[in-house]
Amino acid sequence: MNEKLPHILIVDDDREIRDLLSRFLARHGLRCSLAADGREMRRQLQDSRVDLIILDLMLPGENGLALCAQLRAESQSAQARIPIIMLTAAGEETDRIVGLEIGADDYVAKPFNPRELLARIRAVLRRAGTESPPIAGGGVLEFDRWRIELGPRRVIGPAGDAELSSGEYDLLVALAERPQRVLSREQLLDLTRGRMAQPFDRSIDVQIGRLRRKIEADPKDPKLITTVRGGGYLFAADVTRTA
Amino acid sequence: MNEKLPHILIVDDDREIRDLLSRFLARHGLRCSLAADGREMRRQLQDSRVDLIILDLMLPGENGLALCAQLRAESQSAQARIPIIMLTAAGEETDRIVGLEIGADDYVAKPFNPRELLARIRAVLRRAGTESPPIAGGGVLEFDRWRIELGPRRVIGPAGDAELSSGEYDLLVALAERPQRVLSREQLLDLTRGRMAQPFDRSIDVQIGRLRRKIEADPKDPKLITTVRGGGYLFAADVTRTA
DNA sequence: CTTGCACCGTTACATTTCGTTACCAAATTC
DNA sequence: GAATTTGGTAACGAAATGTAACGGTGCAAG
Repeated sequence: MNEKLPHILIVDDDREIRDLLSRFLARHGLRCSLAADGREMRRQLQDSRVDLIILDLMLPGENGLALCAQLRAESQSAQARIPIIMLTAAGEETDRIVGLEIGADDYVAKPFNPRELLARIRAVLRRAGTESPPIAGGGVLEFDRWRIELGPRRVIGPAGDAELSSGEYDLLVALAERPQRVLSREQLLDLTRGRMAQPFDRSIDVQIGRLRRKIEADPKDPKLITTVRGGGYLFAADVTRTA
Repeated sequence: MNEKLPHILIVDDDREIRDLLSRFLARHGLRCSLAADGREMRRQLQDSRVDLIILDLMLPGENGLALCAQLRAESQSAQARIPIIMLTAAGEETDRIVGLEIGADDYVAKPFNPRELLARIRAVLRRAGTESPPIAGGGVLEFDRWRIELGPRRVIGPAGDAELSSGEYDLLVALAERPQRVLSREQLLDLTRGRMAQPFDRSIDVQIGRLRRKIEADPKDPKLITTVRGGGYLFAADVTRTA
């Protein structure tokens, strides 16, 4: 019921490797998403919560190392620091070392033994779970006459502090970080609870209702969080982000 | 005074490897001690604080794997968990994996490239946070209109001295040293009591409640220590640290 | 040694939050 | 307009959190 599997994002341009690997990992209790290049990776990171990235060093377009460094640099952005395991072709000795120094959590040389990769994934996930993440994610989101302070998890509206519950806060942040975009119930469930939807899951609808009652001027005629019939929900306000 | 260099303990029965490695590491800003077997390793661990152990898989007498597992088992009760990097002869595929699963933080295959080993040592030390045991005496933490003097373990609030018990003080410091981050009950229990959580352990909840009554303006509506449902607790104020 | 006290973990119960279900209304399809 | 699908929401129960009360432990004074 509470499907809370770790979510792995595989970034590799070789379609065969992607598919083999994802099937293997899925068989061992991990949820996988796939991306062929940096652009797809970014989209996936926007759309769902990812627990670990497996990143190929050699990618068409952007280089894997560059992507890794970039991810580390923007660690204050949307999600907290996501662990990275680098995949390297054999013999790229120098690159391996640079990879570790740049901030990958581990690397595995191709051709790799799937069982070994799995063990490393588990090790990295275990560490990430125990270790306190370096930065939670400071910053401030502002829209309309509202202000979300991501550090203290505080929401301030026209009438002062909005008393949101934990779940309502998480939902609002998931929406406000992706304004003007339709987010499906599955995505919202994944982003806020790290959970998969059950057959007739209405929990997001209910939570949206509760949130609207607290932040919409007229909850019966919502202007901030609008419904997209058959699609999901959309955050309609302009959001500006400040450090 | 002197910047504390990370202290590496090399456990290997091959004298040449020990010496080469220690000279190389010393040249790169690490302090090394040497041990030829499990017995010597134990003695070194008794005599000095070690930040990381490099452990050969094949040792005369006790096996490296056994030593590693043993260290991991002890570390629960005794001192802080010391990171371990395993050295394996080439081709011991299975053992490597078992090593990772048993609790080694990384492994390097022999013959190894010293520069790679160094990179891995740095990575592991960085992850472990070499200066993690915050026994550091001095210092002052300030937030809102409060002031924690870490030396005399004194907490001064708007109404003068807050009379916190020792446990409440430890909990407050654990939180205030990691502001704006969600800390799980397990982490807090580990940080303040150094013990593991039991099945239905509510001691942190109770202690949080007691602390709130003493430092929150309105304990019913806590602003400093907020609850993150399903996650733990979060210290919401801005904390500045002074020497 | 006994007494008193402060502290802390445990337990039990109160309260809050959230997911589920059920039912109704609105939108869409036929 | 009727039937069907989709979303809104009240109400209920389960789970997480808040908290009062109790009792064990350790320590210091007597």
